[in-house]
Amino acid sequence: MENKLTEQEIVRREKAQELANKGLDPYGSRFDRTHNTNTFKAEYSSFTKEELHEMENPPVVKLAGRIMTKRVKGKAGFAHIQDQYGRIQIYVKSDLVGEESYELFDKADLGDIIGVEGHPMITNTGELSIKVIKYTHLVKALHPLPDKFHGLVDVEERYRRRYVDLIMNEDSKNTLILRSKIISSMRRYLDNLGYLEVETPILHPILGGANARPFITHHNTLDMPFYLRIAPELYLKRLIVGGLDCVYEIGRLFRNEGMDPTHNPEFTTIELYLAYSDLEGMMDLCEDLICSIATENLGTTVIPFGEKTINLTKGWRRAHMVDLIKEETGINFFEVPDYETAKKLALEHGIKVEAHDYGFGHIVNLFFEHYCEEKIIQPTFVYGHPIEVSPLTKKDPKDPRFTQRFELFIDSREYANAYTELNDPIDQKERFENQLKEKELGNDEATEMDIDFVESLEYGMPPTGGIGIGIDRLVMLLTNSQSIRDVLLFPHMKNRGK
RNA sequence: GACCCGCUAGCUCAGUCGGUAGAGCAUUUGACUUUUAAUCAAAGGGUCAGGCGUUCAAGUCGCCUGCGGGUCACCA
Repeated sequence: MENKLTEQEIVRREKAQELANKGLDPYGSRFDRTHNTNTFKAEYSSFTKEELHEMENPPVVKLAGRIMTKRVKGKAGFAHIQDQYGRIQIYVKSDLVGEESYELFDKADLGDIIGVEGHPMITNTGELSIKVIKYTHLVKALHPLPDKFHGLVDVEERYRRRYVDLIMNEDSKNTLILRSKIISSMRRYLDNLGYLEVETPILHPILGGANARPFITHHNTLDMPFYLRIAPELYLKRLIVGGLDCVYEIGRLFRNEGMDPTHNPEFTTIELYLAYSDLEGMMDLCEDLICSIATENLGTTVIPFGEKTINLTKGWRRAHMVDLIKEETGINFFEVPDYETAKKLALEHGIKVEAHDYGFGHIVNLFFEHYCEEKIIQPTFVYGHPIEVSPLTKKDPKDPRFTQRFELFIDSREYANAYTELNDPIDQKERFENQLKEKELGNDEATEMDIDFVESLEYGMPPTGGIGIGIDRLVMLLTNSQSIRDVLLFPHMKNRGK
């Protein structure tokens, strides 16, 4: 399998062997650090060169990291070592570490991992550094690092070898660290409000909670097929029936569909349910949650995104889908009387109507997608989705053709989807039946009947608001990333041919 | 799935009209005890993604395949 080794790789293997011959483990052992680059800089950056130089008992620090640059000048040299937090320069002098250790430093390659013990110092050029008194070679890197100046640029390699990307590209590292911090902020926000984080099954016997093509797998002992979940919704609502009044789940969903800069086959969402709330409650929560996360992690709610500036400051527009269509086309669907009239309008506007688009609401939805989505840049809650495309949502009591649902759009993309939850078991059963009808008409993403879920509603589910937020897209927005792959540690790639 | 673009040394990139493959970093050897893209001198390193074709001659032109990126379609 392994290709022929390059000259550099052979040399490094020989160097590893030389270390072993000296009794040094080329893949060394525990090294107790007193500082990392961050705590070291925090502790010593306020000192002057003279203060550090003239200390009678200079402090002794121990740090470890990967050699990223190296400048040897005869019997002394400099290097930068890098840990999770950044880089620090080390100054290694033969007089101080001894000739044997100095030779180890001299032979060390970029990419090797070392530990140093020494004193804080400031160089003639003013850089806070470590004057090494004890040098420990920890790990030999057999493979050379990319160009120290240009880093790893090739997109394919950055995704396939994310570890190299993390070593070489600070932007990638910062983005992926920020992802963790954003999710952590989200948990903290909800935990402070008393929400309970729960875990529901990922293997689902019945497809439900969203419209999407699933991954299908098989359990041997039960000898039955399972779907990887496309949404956790129906399980979380069972918990609301069960009396857990405010729950959320952060986790992976799986949809067997196309991949592009905003879609990955597995992606992360948060779904959240709050008993005795409703759609407006979810709008308020969503706005406050995202603003809090932005403020906590970026210090602002006005953020750059590609060529645009997105203003997340609270007070987002709330608009009915029908009103937005009217703004763009002049058509007022509140006054369109029936399906036939709506369909005629669609055909006049060159909108393709499929066999399973059999209802008035399907047409309304097609108009929205065709004319409105791309126009929405700043955060907008679009509410009032048609009943046909919202099988789990409570009807609008004033106009039962529409539901109490919203989607949050920013820069033409959907970020969140929320409902006043449908808690009428008889209505819910009919909605499922309509989904089955769509399936027969060729909508292979229609949901399946979940009779156990209907029965749970028969026990009584409190009036409830629920919301799902796409975390990958939110992280993209807050890190100004243009591809979902930039916010995934290990994006999926096709196997390389031989 | 369709179309467009890309693939040259470990990495980043040049490569003109089709005429024996280039640089910087990295590597090796030598010099250098405060450098920082260290510097100076010398050297080694290539299945030009893979294949087929056109041609006296292909990194370069054509076709096929692979992988990647983008756009569209799909994904409410």
